[in-house]
Amino acid sequence: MATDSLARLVDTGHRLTATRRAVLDAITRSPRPFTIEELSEGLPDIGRATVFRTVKLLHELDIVCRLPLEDGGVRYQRANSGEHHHHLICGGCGAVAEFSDPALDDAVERNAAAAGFALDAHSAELYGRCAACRG
Amino acid sequence: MATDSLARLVDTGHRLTATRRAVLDAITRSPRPFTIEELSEGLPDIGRATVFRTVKLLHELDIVCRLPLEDGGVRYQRANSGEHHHHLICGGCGAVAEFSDPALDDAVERNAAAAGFALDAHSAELYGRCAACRG
DNA sequence: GGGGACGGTGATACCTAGTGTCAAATTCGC
DNA sequence: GCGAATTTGACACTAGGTATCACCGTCCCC
Repeated sequence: MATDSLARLVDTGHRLTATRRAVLDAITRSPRPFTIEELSEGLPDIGRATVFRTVKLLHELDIVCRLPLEDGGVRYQRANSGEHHHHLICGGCGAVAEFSDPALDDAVERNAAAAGFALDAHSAELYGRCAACRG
Repeated sequence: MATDSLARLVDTGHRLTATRRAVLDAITRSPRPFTIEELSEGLPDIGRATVFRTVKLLHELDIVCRLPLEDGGVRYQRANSGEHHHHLICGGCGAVAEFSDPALDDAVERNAAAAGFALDAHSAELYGRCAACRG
């Protein structure tokens, strides 16, 4: 899986550096969604700007996904699938579940068409409490 | 409509000040979604922090809505309806259309239930080109 | 295996969006 | 008009992210 991501880097014309491996490793090891600051703390030998750049690059390659939180903050997470998906974000423990649903995407496309919009992209985030946090 | 918003302010226990009227006026006059910086430029006698505070308050009262843009930026817009809705955001001219769709909300709720989540809120933003910009 | 071109890196300064503090000003109920 | 409570403005500060630029490492070609 990490190998896969490294291949995707190279395939898209980027270089495979020790720094990028280290960042990707740290991301892969992270048990939960992380902020750049947290990631950067775990990689003291790598410059903050480089961590930002690397995460941005991995985001463009759909290797990590960006999670806009309810309070306006942002966290990142390794994408489980490289596919289009949406997020369920738990406000209790911060856990994130991915899901995809053709019915939801259909509704999105229908509304765009009804308004005369040519759709480029869309995002949908669901905020709540996961089963474990509901107690 | 502005009267309505002023009433909503008072009803929720806030004071009706000249500053708040001025900010709400400027928002109502804005023909398109605005940033706080733009709004603040148009209100040189009002402190930047106050503009932030006021917009935040109006957002909490559902008088303005927050538009997360595709590039990570944020703009604000006067809410046309006080109801739950989603946005279609044009990447060409920046125009924003509101829509609501029970089918979309159903899909959201179904997915939350399937994952065992108790849903608090959700957001959905659609990015594309409006009819006028497709030319 | 030894250059060299070029992409990647780190340090640093900077930027945008937004918040905390606190004294002074304003509002509103009486 | 008076006083309590809220709001305001100035300012300093924070978080998240980007621009710059000299230096370094990778990869390709010989």
